[in-house]
Amino acid sequence: MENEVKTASDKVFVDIRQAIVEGEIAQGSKISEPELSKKHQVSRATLREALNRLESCHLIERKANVGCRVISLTPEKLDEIYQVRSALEGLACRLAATNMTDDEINQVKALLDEHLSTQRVRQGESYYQEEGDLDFHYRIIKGSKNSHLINLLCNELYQLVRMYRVQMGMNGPRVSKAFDEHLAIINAIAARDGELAELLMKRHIAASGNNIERKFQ
Amino acid sequence: MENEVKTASDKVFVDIRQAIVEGEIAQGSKISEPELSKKHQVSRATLREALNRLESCHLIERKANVGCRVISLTPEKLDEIYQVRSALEGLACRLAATNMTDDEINQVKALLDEHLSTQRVRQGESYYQEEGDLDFHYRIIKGSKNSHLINLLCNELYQLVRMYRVQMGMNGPRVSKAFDEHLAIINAIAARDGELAELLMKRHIAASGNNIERKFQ
DNA sequence: ATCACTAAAATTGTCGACAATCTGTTGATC
DNA sequence: GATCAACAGATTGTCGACAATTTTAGTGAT
Repeated sequence: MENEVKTASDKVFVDIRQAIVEGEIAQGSKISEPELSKKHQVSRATLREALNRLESCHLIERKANVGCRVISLTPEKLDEIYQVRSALEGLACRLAATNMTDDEINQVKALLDEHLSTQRVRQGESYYQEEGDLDFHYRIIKGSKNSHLINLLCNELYQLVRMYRVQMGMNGPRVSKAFDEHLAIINAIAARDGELAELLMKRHIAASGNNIERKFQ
Repeated sequence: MENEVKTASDKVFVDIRQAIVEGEIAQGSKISEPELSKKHQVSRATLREALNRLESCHLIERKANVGCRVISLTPEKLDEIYQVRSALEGLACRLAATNMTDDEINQVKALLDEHLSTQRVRQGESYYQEEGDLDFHYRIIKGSKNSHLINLLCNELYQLVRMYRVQMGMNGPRVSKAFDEHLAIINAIAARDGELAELLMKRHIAASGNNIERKFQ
């Protein structure tokens, strides 16, 4: 349990990040430094430190002498992000097929087994699937053993992807389908077939992206 | 000519970034906030603003309550970065084959013609090749029309790649070979063959990475 | 000589205030 | 009535000082 929240700006960063991802702070809305610093009981300097990190996560945009805005969710941006995510997680998957230990692979398989039983109980519960899905992707990404890639995906892109999934509302019949895709991916990795694993992951992410895009009508 | 240096921290950011990339501030060295803020004639708050952006570029690393260090250049990290770069620029290249206009493609061709004539004059001059190479890659990346990808490559990864190239010393016989590879890539794009363009770009970047890796002995 | 503990120095994190810039409104001119 | 200029208000950028933490130096005991 690595709780990396050591400083005050860390806590504010995590809090605001969640507020943005969950939609508590509306997409596209302006961010007032005086207001937020008062709300979170910190000085503007501390708040600005947190805002800088939010910008690194691509959750807010900044203009000099003007201020910050929460990003707006659009189908076009979703497409752009998922193109990038597909390329990067595809790479991660291919690397994982080489670099994951047998132990790590078995742990992911066990994780999927657990998801299967949990899923049966909570069929429509999208939150569990959300967490489970992310846990799966996390492990594959970590399995690539490429720390630069891990940082890029887990720290800089992850929350942005999550924002689309949360605010566009992930649920419905894709849950069980996604599970099967996860299974196929970890099997390819277990077979040390990096090329196939990469292909399956790219397809899996493309399907997920299309699923979200449909929510825009 | 978009000079995005509007604020004081912008200028400090650009200055320090160059100092790090060029090796004026040694890799792995500790960064003293009081020292640097005095050197650049700004307050620590302004300096810290710049340091935050340097961290976003992956040029420095930060530990809470300890401070910043310039990153260290290692063969392992080089490998990691080039794996990521290959995937992303490969994607950019594939997208460019679809999204670049005929005009833009012709401009890149003209750029390569210009490089050819300049290169004949200054055969061993690595700096020109350096700039020319980057200009080429820039244009392909922009040609992808994927703003998220563009930002990732041009703003967050670019200076880090440059740091390796500059400090490990790029030169030698790869210059003319790289030119031929550029030509093949733009031709594939002109033929609207995204698949081939992606393959060629990935191969081109892998070759470039191996070339740098050789410098580590 | 080595280690543990303490104290002091230095560095980072945080704060409140001031300066520079932008935004929106009012009013004058055409 | 429209355009533009000046003004007022608010917001962001920057500064110097204080608080919290880490690092270093020093002291003493084993």
